[in-house]
Amino acid sequence: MCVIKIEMTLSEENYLKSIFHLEKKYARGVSTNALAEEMETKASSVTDMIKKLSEKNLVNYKKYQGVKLSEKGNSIAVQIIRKHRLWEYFLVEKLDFNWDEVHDIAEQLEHIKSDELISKLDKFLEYPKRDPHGDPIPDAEGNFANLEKKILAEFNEGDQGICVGVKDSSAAFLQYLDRNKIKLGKSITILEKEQFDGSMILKMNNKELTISKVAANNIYLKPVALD
Amino acid sequence: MCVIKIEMTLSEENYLKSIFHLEKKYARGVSTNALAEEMETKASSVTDMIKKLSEKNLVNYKKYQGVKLSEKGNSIAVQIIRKHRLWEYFLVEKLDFNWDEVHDIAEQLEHIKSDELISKLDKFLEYPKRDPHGDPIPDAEGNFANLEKKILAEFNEGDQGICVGVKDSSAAFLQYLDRNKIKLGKSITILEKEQFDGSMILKMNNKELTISKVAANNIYLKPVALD
DNA sequence: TATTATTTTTAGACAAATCTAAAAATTTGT
DNA sequence: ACAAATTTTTAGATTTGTCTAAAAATAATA
Repeated sequence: MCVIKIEMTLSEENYLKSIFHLEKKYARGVSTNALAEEMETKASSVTDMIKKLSEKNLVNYKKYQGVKLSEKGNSIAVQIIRKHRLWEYFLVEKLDFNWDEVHDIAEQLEHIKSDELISKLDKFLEYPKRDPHGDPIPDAEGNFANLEKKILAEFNEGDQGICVGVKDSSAAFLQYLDRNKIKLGKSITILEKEQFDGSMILKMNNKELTISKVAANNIYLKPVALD
Repeated sequence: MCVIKIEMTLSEENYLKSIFHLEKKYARGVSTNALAEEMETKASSVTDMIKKLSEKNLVNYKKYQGVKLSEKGNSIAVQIIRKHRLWEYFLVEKLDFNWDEVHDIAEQLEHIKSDELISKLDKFLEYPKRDPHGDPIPDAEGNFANLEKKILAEFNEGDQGICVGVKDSSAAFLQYLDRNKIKLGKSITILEKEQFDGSMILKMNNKELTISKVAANNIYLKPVALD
């Protein structure tokens, strides 16, 4: 059980979080440029910060080879993500924010330093398993409960599923979903899939709805077995 | 209606808040040294920051003359105090923290930037009027509802009052109050007042309790008219 | 493979907030 | 009122995180 508390600056925390997210896409190491783009900064700044994180053994780094999180770095990143998602849940469920409004505020709240706070917030919220966008909230030990989910665009005609998450959490996309009454938990059946452009005709709320391939690529469904 | 948003750093906000609190004590201007002590920093650092705040017209400053908040500076300070106290209320009432544990966390939360967040938090908490230590929470316009209150040490034998606040909010004092079952809202009658050392014998919860002058100087009561 | 293009790192500079040490202004005490 | 003590300010340095511009390493291409 590692109880060593490491002093982290806001900037360091944000770097770790970005590396964590980019590792999903670049499993063999996150490049300086990719990180610079994600952090909206310059490559030279990234190199500087990576050196610092490497000094602290939070990332594994060899010049020109990209970075990966160390075990310690990973667990810090996961705790930041836990905080972010718990706060998002709080903002939507308790303070009545819409799901497209919470990201920037949670981005600030995730850096508040207090383990007790997060543990009490978690309890107050009754240990939610996923945030308002369907992303899993890791528990205090850093374990993600991973729900079975597939991208809507990969479903076929006749398939059915429950909307469980979104890939794109931008306000624009979330507002598009709101306008079309697509919410987490909704049951969706694929009526038709257009080969030409990948658009889909869905049945939801007993109504038909056509969505583009772009949209379908950003919605996660949990498949429902039809027997 | 002033809707100009001023970019404030964490440090600037903390200085404004400290100046606000010290103005209560030093009405004719807060000295560099007093501010340095409050901020736990050096006088030279204070001078630098005061210049910066003065540039931004948040304080009125003439060399060697101490500082006062400008109207703008005052209203920013009040909003920070509003945030601090609302978060303290949240931590105690919703997350079940004890009143001696919330200060440091609220100190961080008070710097989260989002008017919408505070307005929704206020609503969620049902517009509380005072924080867990009895200090008034200013409303969105910055108005403090000021409750009638007097220091317990100034009461005389036979007087009665309701505990409405504490002057010293240190964990040590709050824990002392907890141990002696002194809470906000409790009715207290002064049975005896020792001239020699200013200690008092009180009746509370139908029991007798002796407290020192030091303690009595840090408890606020709202006087109850006895007829 | 040699050359070009791209990526990454280094070197040097800057702004914010702090510090120490010394100078300047103000206040105090006799 | 004048010297001593105190307070406040200035000057110059440091740290953190960033930047630009140039050099170095790697990757792509003819």
